[in-house]
Amino acid sequence: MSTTKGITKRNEDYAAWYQDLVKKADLAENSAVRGCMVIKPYGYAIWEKMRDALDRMFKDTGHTNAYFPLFIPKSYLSKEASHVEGFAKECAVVTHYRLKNAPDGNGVVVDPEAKLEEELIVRPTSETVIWSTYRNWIQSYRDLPLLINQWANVVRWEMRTRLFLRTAEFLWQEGHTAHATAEEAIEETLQMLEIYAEFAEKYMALPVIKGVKTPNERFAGAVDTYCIEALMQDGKALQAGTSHFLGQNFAKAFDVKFTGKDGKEEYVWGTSWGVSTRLMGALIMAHSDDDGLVLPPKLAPIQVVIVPIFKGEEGLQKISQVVNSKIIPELRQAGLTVKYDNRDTERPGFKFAEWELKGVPVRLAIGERDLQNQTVEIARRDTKEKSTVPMENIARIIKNLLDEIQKNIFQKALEFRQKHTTRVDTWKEFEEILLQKGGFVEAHWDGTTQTEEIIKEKTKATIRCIPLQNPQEKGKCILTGKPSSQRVLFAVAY
RNA sequence: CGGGGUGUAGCGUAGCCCGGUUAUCGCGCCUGCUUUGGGAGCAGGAGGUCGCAAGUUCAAAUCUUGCCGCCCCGACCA
Repeated sequence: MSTTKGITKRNEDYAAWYQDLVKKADLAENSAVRGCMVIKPYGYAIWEKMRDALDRMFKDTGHTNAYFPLFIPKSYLSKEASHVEGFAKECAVVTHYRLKNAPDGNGVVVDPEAKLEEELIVRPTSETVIWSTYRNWIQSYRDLPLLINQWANVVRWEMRTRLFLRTAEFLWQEGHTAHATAEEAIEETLQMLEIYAEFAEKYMALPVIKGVKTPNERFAGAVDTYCIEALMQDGKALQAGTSHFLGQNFAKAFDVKFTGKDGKEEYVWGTSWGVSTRLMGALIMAHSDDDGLVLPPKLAPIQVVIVPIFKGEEGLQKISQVVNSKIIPELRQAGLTVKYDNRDTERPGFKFAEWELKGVPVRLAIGERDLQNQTVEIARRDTKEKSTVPMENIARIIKNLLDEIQKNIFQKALEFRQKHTTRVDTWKEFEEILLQKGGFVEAHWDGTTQTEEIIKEKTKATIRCIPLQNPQEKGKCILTGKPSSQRVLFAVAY
């Protein structure tokens, strides 16, 4: 298998390419516990940028953060019937609270004396603990709406895991809101979907399709599940975020009622919404290439790296003088994150390759020649183009370039998605497109779960969503030929 | 959990079929010198329970059995 920089080529083995990238770019690695990962500083820095941007958007729409416990009494989970069914199979369970020295002197064993009266589950999501708490917080319409978010880790004991895309433990954000009316809760659900879409497109440069899930793909316990769906470079779809209208399901399960203005008691209406470290996977797979990561400037921990080209210690000092006194202050002043790679242990070519691997959007190289001409060499990661520009106004030039890169990678991803979205009207075409081209397939569906299941069995493709504002159009289901009123979006998904 | 693949130094590997000195090579690492506008060169050096366990044998990286990890495909899922 051929590689550049030790990375498998994308078109030879996409899965291997992805893994190589995660490891070589220092984003994450596998841990001693199967299915769990260590998020390394560089990977975590990207996540922090995502988190900060999202957190700001949540706060701007009136949400506040809180923290609910990791452990959930086992009995809570079973209060909402479809919720248990959805999560029971992948829960980690705490049964004991103490260890003791092994009788044979070899290490420690679980102390059978220390069995928990009620077993605890490690949260796979927090609806149950949160709604059991909301019960005490909500009495009157004056207590509503309750708009809370939490940043937390959750555990879902998955059989097959992949770094970032699916891990047993992952980091995420889960919003849980309570409202007096269904309309308001639905509005909240859609608002958060909108925020996710905006975040994906503006920050991640990732075009997404907003839609609603079919009953089959709905969150366990929700009335409606909305989602944003993105397309990866291998033609597979990835659910990048979900927002659920919970109706009164959890309010009823946990007996959360409020008294309205009219003095009548009613169950509250709920929503929940989340995005996870899976977004890291989406980010990587959407933009990167055979040379490594390509990061959108708005999420890059380092936006500009400066590489000095020098001979001898004196040469480095001469360049550093200019870089430290003029270039870096100017760039920082402009609000840019800058890294000056003045290591004298690596050569320039090595540094170029390394920072490309890490996806830094813009690289400046400055050598003796530039000092004389008052110029810098500027290289962009997305297109690999290089040019020499005057040192004067460098901050403005880079700022503009970063904006352009942000737009360009979005545009590229959008064009890719457009090219890989196909309308089909026959079963034969449907199968062929999925097999040969991949991507999203717009096709008619008769609206039944049964048909959806058969299609999945035959092609591995699932209905990713029914797009919002989907044009209504009479047609026939590609599988059964039954009448259909609209096309839905199919794809093989992560 | 089912099918397939794989496990030898931090990483990638040769050796295994056909058992036999001190386990091969490359990258990386350390020291020194020379280098520095696209992954440097030379010289020297360090680094190994051959995934784990049991068995066969005078002798096991190599053969047998069991177990474990990882990767891919399936069922499940964000």
